Parts: sequence; C-alpha cells; structure tokens
Amino acid sequence: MSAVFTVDPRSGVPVYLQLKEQIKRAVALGSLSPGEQLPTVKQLAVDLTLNPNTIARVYRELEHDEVIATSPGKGSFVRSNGQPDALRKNLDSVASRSMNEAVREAKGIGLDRKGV
Amino acid sequence: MSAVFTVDPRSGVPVYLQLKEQIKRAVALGSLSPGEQLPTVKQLAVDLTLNPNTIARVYRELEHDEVIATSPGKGSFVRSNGQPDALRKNLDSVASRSMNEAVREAKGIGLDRKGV
DNA sequence: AGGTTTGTACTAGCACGATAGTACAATAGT
DNA sequence: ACTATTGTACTATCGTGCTAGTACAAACCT
Repeated sequence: MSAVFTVDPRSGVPVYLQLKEQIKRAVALGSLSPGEQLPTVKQLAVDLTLNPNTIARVYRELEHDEVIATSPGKGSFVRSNGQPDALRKNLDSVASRSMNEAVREAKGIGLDRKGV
Repeated sequence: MSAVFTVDPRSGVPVYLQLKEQIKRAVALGSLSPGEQLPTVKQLAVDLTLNPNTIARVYRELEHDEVIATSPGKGSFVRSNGQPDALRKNLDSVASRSMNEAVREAKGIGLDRKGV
C-alpha cells in the first residue's frame, strides 16, 4: 500500500468514521487506485493501535458503499473503475458529508462533546 | 396557554428536541405570540408525562437561544418583538434545522436508531 | 412572614454507540 | 491436506447522552 492513515481518538469524532472518510477521499481523489490493495485488517489494527473489529467495521461499511471489495483470505481492494456509478456515489457522498459537517458546525450541534 | 404540544418517545428523536423545535416553530410562525406565557414546567411535565427536568432543559435552551424568557416564581414567556435580532436568529435556526434534517435523511446518517 | 407557585440542582438509572478481547471461519498457497 | 493469512462473529467494557426522582431555591401573593 502507499497511503498511510491516521486517526485521533481524542477528536470526539469516532475513529472508525475518521478512517472511513479518509479512505473514501483517498479513493475519490485517486491517491488510492482501483485494484490497489488496502492494508490488512490486522495490519492496520496494529499500525493505528486499534482493535481489528474497528477496522473491520470500516471495511464492511466501505464495502456496503461499494467503495472497496473485501474477502477473507485475500484482502481488501479498491473497486475497479468498472462501476462508475459507485464511484460517482462515492464522490457525492464525500461532498455531501463535507457539507453536512459545515452545517453541523454552523449550527453548533456537532456530534462530539466539544459542540457549541 | 393556547398551544398543545405532543411528543413521541418512540420516534428515536429525543423528546426534549422534539418539544424544543415545536416551540421554536410555534414562535416563529406566530402561533405563540410575544409575551404569551408558556405552560408551567411542572404542568407540561404532567401533560406530556415527562420529568420536570426534561421540560426545564427545553426551556433552558430556548432561553439561551433568546426565544423565551424564564424566571422562577413567574414562569416562562415568549420574548417580545423587542429583539428582532433574536427572532431572526430563531427563524434561521428553524430553517437550517430543517435543512440539516433533510441532509441527514438523504445521507442516511440520522441520529436515531432507525437510520438506514 | 407564610404559604404557594415557579424554575433549578443534584443524583441516578438506562440505553446506545464505539471500541476492545478473543475465538472462529474462509481462502490462498504450498 | 496443512498451514499461514485473511476477514468475521460473539461478547464485554466503557463513555456519553437522555430521562427520571427528588429535594432545593427564587419569586409572587395575601
């Protein structure tokens, strides 16, 4: 893999969300290419000092969002360009999340404890 | 008082938020007029079968938002038109909340357990 | 002043989400 | 077949937000 991910457990934002968004962005922006293999669940768990379950949750949701494909014994891979629809949805998702965050911030109803 | 409020504890949306938004809307739309007295904390608690604290929280936040004025021994009253700025903010707040809800719904990241 | 009505403060319970510990299942490669 | 490597499932813990129980304080009224 080429990308290195980082999370901040004290940011108030759940780390699984931080990681999920980072990967989504990386894919949307091309820093992660289609077909490229993502770090192993257990490898990432070690690197980020997290539990495998936390990583697994991220990968599971990313698979549900059709951003990656994952299977036991093989690993997790960025979905090929074969699904432009999925890619499109991913971009939309990233964009709308940014907007959502902006709205939340403006309204001071952030989901973390630092809100307002 | 003239308005009767209702909440649904099983909707997944915190009842204190439901009530807060209802009152905000009622004020913004004029169903609650400036100077008008709101139901007593304890009266509303009885009517809605809620704890006084839950109502108190709503009133406290509404006071912070400058929508109502409240004081012990007297009661809680809708703020007079003397503060157009506050009224304006209230309207904005109501509007942006609606938008926020729409965004949340669209993204399927609702705050309640029913989300996607 | 005394009692009544109002909001408020302190505390606890409860549910839910996020994360961790650990054991399991599926695939790949030899 | 065996073994290593991958993701997965089950369970527990911990923190946090929502609501409740109850006692308190402030203001009004006679």
